[in-house]
Amino acid sequence: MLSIGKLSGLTGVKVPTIRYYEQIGLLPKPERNEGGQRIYNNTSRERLNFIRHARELGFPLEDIRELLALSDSPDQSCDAIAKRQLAEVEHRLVRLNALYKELERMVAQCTCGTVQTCRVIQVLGDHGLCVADHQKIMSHDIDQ
Amino acid sequence: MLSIGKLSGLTGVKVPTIRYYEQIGLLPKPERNEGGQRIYNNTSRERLNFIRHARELGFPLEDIRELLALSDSPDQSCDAIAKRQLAEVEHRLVRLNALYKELERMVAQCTCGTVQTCRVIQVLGDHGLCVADHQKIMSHDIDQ
DNA sequence: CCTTGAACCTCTAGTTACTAGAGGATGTAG
DNA sequence: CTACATCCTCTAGTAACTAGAGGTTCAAGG
Repeated sequence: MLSIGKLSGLTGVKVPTIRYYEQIGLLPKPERNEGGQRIYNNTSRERLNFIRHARELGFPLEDIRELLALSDSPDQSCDAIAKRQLAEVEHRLVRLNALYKELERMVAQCTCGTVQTCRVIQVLGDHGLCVADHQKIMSHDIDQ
Repeated sequence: MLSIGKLSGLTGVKVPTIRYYEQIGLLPKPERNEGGQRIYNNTSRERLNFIRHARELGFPLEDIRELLALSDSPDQSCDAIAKRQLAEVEHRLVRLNALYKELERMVAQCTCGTVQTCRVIQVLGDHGLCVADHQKIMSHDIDQ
């Protein structure tokens, strides 16, 4: 019922991206018409919508693949991923706010056209704003 | 004073990534010792810390390059850059806040722990939860 | 019915921001 | 002075697209 272009328009996912998702097996291979063009239905649309939303929330494709698999056979816990993402987003919000305030201050200060003191680096470089010990996340891999 | 490995350990940025940042000109070329190995100081460390935090906030390297330039020459006329970055950061904050709320709702609805009653897929697939009109963002580019 | 142009097809290559590995030189601890 | 960790350069691989070439199919107007 839906051409790839229509599907793209309805979901906001670009045409080449849809084909890419098919290629990597995130979307099932759709049927084709006489001329070999892809035809989609509402199921594909829902699935693609889900993928788009999840991507916007910062889920990597592998997590999405996992969630889709889970929804296909729902017997496992799956909110752990969402919780992890929630913590991550919260973490980002804190630091983005700090940078925002510093930029705001700079803009307010430099109406004359120059910036006297720029503390952008300090604001983000400051270890006090590190939420957690990054050693735990970015661990132990020195070189190779 | 600092070997690349020490710098890596202190900042949480992997050794090959540090070399990569140098290669693309985000970090200045450091001095070398007799044997040709890189030696760093605390300035490099601050700069690298800044880069790491900004990257974690999702800034592309080109924006970071601009922010670094801003802090390098605070006497230049650069409020235009600061203002543009401010707008960018503001936009990010708005979006991130929206995503945060959506995730929060997801997690709240998903305390059961199993997909049977977990609505992650539905919540994300639901069109009613679109943050904004995606047509405006993901616009008009059908194919090429 | 025929043309024309938009939308489709496959395939390859480019992008960003890394990451991994080969193959070899250097630095340091016992 | 010998191991062996860490360093060096270089090339190639990864994720998640994006762009382009070169060609086919569909649908609207004449």
